[in-house]
Amino acid sequence: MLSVKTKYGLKALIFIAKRESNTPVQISSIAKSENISHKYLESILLTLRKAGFLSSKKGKGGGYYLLKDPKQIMMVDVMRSLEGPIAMVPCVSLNFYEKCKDCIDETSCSVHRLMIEVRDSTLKIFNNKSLYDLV
Amino acid sequence: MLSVKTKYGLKALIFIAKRESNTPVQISSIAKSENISHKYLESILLTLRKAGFLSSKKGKGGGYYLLKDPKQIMMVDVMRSLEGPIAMVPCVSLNFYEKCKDCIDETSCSVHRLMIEVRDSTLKIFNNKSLYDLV
DNA sequence: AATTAACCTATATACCCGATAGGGTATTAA
DNA sequence: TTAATACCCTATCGGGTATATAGGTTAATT
Repeated sequence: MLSVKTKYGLKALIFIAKRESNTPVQISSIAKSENISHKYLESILLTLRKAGFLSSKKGKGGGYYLLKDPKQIMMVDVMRSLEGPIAMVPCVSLNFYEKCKDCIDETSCSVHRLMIEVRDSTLKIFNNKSLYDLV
Repeated sequence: MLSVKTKYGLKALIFIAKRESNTPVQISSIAKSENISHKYLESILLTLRKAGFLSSKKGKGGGYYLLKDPKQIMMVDVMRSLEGPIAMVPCVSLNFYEKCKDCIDETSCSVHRLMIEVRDSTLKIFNNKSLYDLV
């Protein structure tokens, strides 16, 4: 299941990308338009800024703006910073790998193999989908 | 993320299906071999029985056994009974649909469209994968 | 009748997510 | 220089959910 955090983050990115010019957008403006708690959105945008998708400007007339071209912002990267692993189990995650406690041999685990298949098919989508494609 | 419950359930099904004959397998036998808490596994197998994948036999020599041919047990059904929705968001779920609170128009929601794509690619795998394929 | 093993209900425990509080700091406009 | 604006950061809370356990009940076998 997609966390609310990720959903909000995606909506915020889309909202920012949809604007004609890349002028700063205030948090409150996004929060209002997308029905998101202001404070919670604040922390999400912070994550996106630290991940390098957004930058911000303080003071009057400040806000958040895209740091890269929407065509360069790939879903796979956004998902990983907001949601974490793409994979359904840590033992098949490329970026967040973790060994199963209960599993002795990964290569002989049927669940493992099945989840690799699912991971790859999902990756295929996220790898080829940019923010531009969503807007 | 796949819940531990689903993972255990899948492992149990695979364990049962791997046997030559379809004689009853005791919970403790599965629990021991797969490193799963006996009591927790008990409740999972109960779910699988109620879902129609397994049947059980009480008393000495009792246990759980497959009710259908492994080729007839599709992953999509197993996943839905153990994990619930296949989709990443309720608003694109076929069997567990729920409207978004924050979303006014589904058809114009970019997240919605993206998640439909992911759902379909995952469904494609689970629809065509049987327990037999895993074993 | 005794034993075995599934069945059922209830409860404990731990963890995580979404949300909020409350202040700090940088920038801008006047 | 001052006030207003808006981002920045840490801490914490409340509620829900997932995992796990406990203890007794029922049914089948020997």
